[in-house]
Amino acid sequence: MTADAQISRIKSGKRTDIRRENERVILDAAEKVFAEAGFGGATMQLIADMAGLPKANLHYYFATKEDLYRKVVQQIFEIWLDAAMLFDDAPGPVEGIGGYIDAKMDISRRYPHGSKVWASEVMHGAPVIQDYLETTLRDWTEGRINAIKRWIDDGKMHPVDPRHLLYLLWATTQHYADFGHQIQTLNGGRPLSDRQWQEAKASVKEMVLRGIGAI
Amino acid sequence: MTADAQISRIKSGKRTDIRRENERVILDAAEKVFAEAGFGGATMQLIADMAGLPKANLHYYFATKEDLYRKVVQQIFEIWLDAAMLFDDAPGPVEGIGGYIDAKMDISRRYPHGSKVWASEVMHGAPVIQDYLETTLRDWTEGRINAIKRWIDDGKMHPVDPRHLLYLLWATTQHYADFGHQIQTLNGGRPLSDRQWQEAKASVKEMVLRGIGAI
DNA sequence: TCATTTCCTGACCGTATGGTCAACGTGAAG
DNA sequence: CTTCACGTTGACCATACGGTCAGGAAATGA
Repeated sequence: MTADAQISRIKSGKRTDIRRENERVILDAAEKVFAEAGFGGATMQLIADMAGLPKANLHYYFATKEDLYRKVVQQIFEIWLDAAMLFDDAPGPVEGIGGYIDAKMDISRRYPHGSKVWASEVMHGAPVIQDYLETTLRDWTEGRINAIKRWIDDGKMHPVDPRHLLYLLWATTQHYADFGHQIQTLNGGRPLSDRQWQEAKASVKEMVLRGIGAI
Repeated sequence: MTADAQISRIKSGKRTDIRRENERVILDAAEKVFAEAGFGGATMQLIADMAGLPKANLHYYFATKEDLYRKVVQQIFEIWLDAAMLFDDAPGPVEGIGGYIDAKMDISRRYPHGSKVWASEVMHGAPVIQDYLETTLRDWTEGRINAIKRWIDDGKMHPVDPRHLLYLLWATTQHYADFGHQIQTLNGGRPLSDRQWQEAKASVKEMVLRGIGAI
């Protein structure tokens, strides 16, 4: 039974399970609050309430507000970088860039809070993840630029500036998360439906792939 | 002489001049601080220091922090909407959309703080400008959608979804302001030069206009 | 059962914040 | 000179915030 299984899991839960579970609950709550209020507007009390825990318990797992925030941003960055995989093994821009657009649009829909926290962090000058920008992101970007250059040399797309293509991809795909509220308002106040998300992905892919001469 | 003219202007300045000048200084400082720290992270003391005025003086001109913030957002929104003019009298997408891209990219470069405040406001659910989204922005959007539809009907561009085209335009052009720090980091830590801004505008215009079949 | 580690939390503290206010300065009009 | 509206500001206040801590509860191993 589910109930029995839950009770059993709770009763036999290892210490690490309690820790892991609480950290997860806190991180989820923090992601939402940081996204909705910004770092400065978020309060530990708000996060605690959303997590259903006393405020003091948050400080047991995360020393400071900054520490909690840093973990939230790191978590997002990893999800965000995973979409890079699709770029690497692709034979051409249609699969590589088309797949990347699909993946990033899916992430925007699935993790809108995370995307907003990331955007907010970068907009404020990346005070806590500057090192990530200068190392991981820079390396990732260089790799992708080389892939695009190869496609250009192979005649698989027009010779566009890879850097500005990447910016356009990042901007557009994340726009559906970061400016989701504006899109929703212009959509009659209702969130995009499954069908509308499919249309959005198709539209973006079509415009971009034609824009770089890949179709 | 300039000095004499200044002294004269100060000595003969009307009360309204003092008010206007101080409001301008405060609004400029507020725009910068709100952009860099977010609404929650910004403090009246910080804004006062940046404006070179005592904190109590700010409350003489702006009743509350929210009031000051609202004025900053309104100011940005008006600049932002002015770029719409270019859309209207254009004979086709090359002039209309191309000119719009140029204008929005210039705004991103000239008013990066304003763009960030706007982005932050929308990301947090537009708590103070929801009415603008539902009235002015919605009307503006409908008008532009009709213009694009006309161009499509006239065979001047491919039949793309006008809504997603607008989102792509907004996202990409504002990205150069909102994510300017990230772009700067990926540019070796230096801001884009005049030449690089020209290249950026050209790249974006080329990809978008080709993407919609206008060139 | 007992000892030990981990987990939990109400109460508390120093600080910083948004906002107020009374007193003062200033310059134009009568 | 006097008046008076406008502009200025140091000092102050109530609140809310991030963070601490002592002491207790609960889980684990011997």
